[in-house]
Amino acid sequence: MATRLSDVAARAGVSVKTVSNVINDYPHITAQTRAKVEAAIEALDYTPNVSARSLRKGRSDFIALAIPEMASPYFAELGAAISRAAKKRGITVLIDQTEGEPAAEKLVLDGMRGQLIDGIIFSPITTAPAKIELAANAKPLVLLGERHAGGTLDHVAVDSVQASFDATTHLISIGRRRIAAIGVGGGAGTGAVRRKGYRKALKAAGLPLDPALELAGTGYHREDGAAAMRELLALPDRPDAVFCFNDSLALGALRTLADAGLSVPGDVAVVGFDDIEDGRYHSPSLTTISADKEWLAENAVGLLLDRIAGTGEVDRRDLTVPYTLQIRESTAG
Amino acid sequence: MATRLSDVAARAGVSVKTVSNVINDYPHITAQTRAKVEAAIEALDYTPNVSARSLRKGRSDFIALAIPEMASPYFAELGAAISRAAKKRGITVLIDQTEGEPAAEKLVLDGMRGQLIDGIIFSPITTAPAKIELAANAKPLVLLGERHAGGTLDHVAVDSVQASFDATTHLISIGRRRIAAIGVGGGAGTGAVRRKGYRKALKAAGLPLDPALELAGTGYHREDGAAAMRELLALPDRPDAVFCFNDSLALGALRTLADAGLSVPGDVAVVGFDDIEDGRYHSPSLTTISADKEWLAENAVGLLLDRIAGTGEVDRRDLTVPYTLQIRESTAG
DNA sequence: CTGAGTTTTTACAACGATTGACATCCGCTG
DNA sequence: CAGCGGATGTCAATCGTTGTAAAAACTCAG
Repeated sequence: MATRLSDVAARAGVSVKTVSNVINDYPHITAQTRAKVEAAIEALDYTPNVSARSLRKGRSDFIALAIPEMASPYFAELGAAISRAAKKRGITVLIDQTEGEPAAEKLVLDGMRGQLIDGIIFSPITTAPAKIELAANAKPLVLLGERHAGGTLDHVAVDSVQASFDATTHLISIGRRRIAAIGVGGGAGTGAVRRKGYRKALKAAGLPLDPALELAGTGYHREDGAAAMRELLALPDRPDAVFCFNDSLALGALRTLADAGLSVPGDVAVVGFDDIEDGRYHSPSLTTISADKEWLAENAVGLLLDRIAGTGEVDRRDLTVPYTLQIRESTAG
Repeated sequence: MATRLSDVAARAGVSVKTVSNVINDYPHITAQTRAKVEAAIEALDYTPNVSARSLRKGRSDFIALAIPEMASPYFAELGAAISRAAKKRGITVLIDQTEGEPAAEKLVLDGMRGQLIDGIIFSPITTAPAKIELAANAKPLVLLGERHAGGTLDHVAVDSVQASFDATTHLISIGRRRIAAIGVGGGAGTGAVRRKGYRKALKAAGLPLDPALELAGTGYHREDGAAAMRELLALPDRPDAVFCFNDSLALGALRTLADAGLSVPGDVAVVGFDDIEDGRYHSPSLTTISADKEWLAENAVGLLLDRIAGTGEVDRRDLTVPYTLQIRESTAG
């Protein structure tokens, strides 16, 4: 059933070694031999046995992408982009849903998948930076998402502070004064970094910081955004704008606003972060920070492959994804 | 760097094979030996090498899920569900984006991934049923999506005809008379099957079938739905309801309706198909056919694993996913 | 204390591809 | 014609794990 290298060799009338040479682009091969071999490969529909090759070579051309959940739009789009970027280079991506569980993240980091994986692109939620550093000794690893101070790992991310600053400043520039933030979090994660940019923008504009306007929430889903928005509407003095730390939150918030019969951006302007497809087609369409996902994917994969191929001498690299503020209906009526 | 079976054996003071036996739950092992070995495994942090195991056993505990694109919400949710279902059984899912390209689909079907994969769950777009049948000789394969007449493969799908009938009938029951359909297609795919249910419902209600109300469109994305809706609105006699063959189309249509200043469901009622998350949080929320994705995932994985484990004697099975019609704001103002 | 019967453990050979050291065989050049 | 470089072939070893079959260790009856 499975065709082996030796089958190909037999059909082409050459030795196994020669076939292997052809496949691995060994330099000294006549065009004629190569043609014969390739014809045989074609005819027999031969595919090298990945297990055997990987066992022998110590490389599988598989990489893992560890994300919290693939059903959430941002990660789905990211996963798709990374898959594509990898496929272009002959690499297969294995997607791992950690669901934000520490156990799952740990599993990914430890010898994960029994040495099958050549490297990992990791978008962590729970795992502490220190732990990640540790695990990275085993496999090449590229980190996505917020920058971890003092890290030694390759890293690709948007400048979230600056982007959040821009988003908030945009709201200020259209005349808003009571600007809320949804998705605020502690530690060094997304929620903290984006808050930093948000606060900076308020300060720069001389606006007061009202703690009641900084909403945490349990997650980054629509329902969390919807719930947070309800809280905001219940305030005695409700905000005239909201900066949501991702688009899903923003879409949830928009839903609550619609239910409340408030107009967007008339009564409340809304800005998101990520530029997921849903936001573009939503009514009103969502103003958001749009990072170049293709760029991100290309570079994350590139970085990882360099690291896999490399001798380990290369310095740590830290790439910043270009972004733009997409102004749409939710702030520009 | 990589700890091997032999390292564990050395540390535990037993033979390599004994360690292997412990790992594979071979029956005859003293509790004492087992404990020793397990301690060593623990101490050395050993993980079996997947490649070697797969090479030897001919099984990898990897399966592939081939879908058109993982960034589209339905498939993202499906992928997540299947991943989860597989993980529960100790299986890893490799997701393959075919992007609807025949070449990619073919690649998936042929010896794909060099024998690494134990089986495939396939949600085809372009590949003709006959071709799939052919390829299935190589690897166990479970088909998702519309039923292919006379197939011999295991198959899991919603009864699309019945579901479409229900969706359309619902629109009729709320008093609509000019009901359009978006996403109509030829052949035996989704677009054709759902149209069948749609037409059946019209006929059952004694409503005329107006070809101008059956819109094809290039794809199943929001933009396609939006474009189709624009066409419908340009008609001299516009419809008072639309049945979209998936939720993305429906969300696109809703966008167009909002832009046109029409009320939903007041002027036009809208029904979708798939029950993706976006639809639930959209404003108005989307009435849709909700198939049980967890059920689908569990059963697709179960079927495939049976087939992989089995002797091949089992009869072909054809499962129908339970669904409900979720009535929401887009039809019930 | 022996031999049969049973349990527990081990030695060895695969699985398929790759690689390295060498041995050939070819046509050419000097 | 010696000698050289290019192109293939031979052979064996290796990657880490597991199936087969047989050896070793134990149990118990007699």
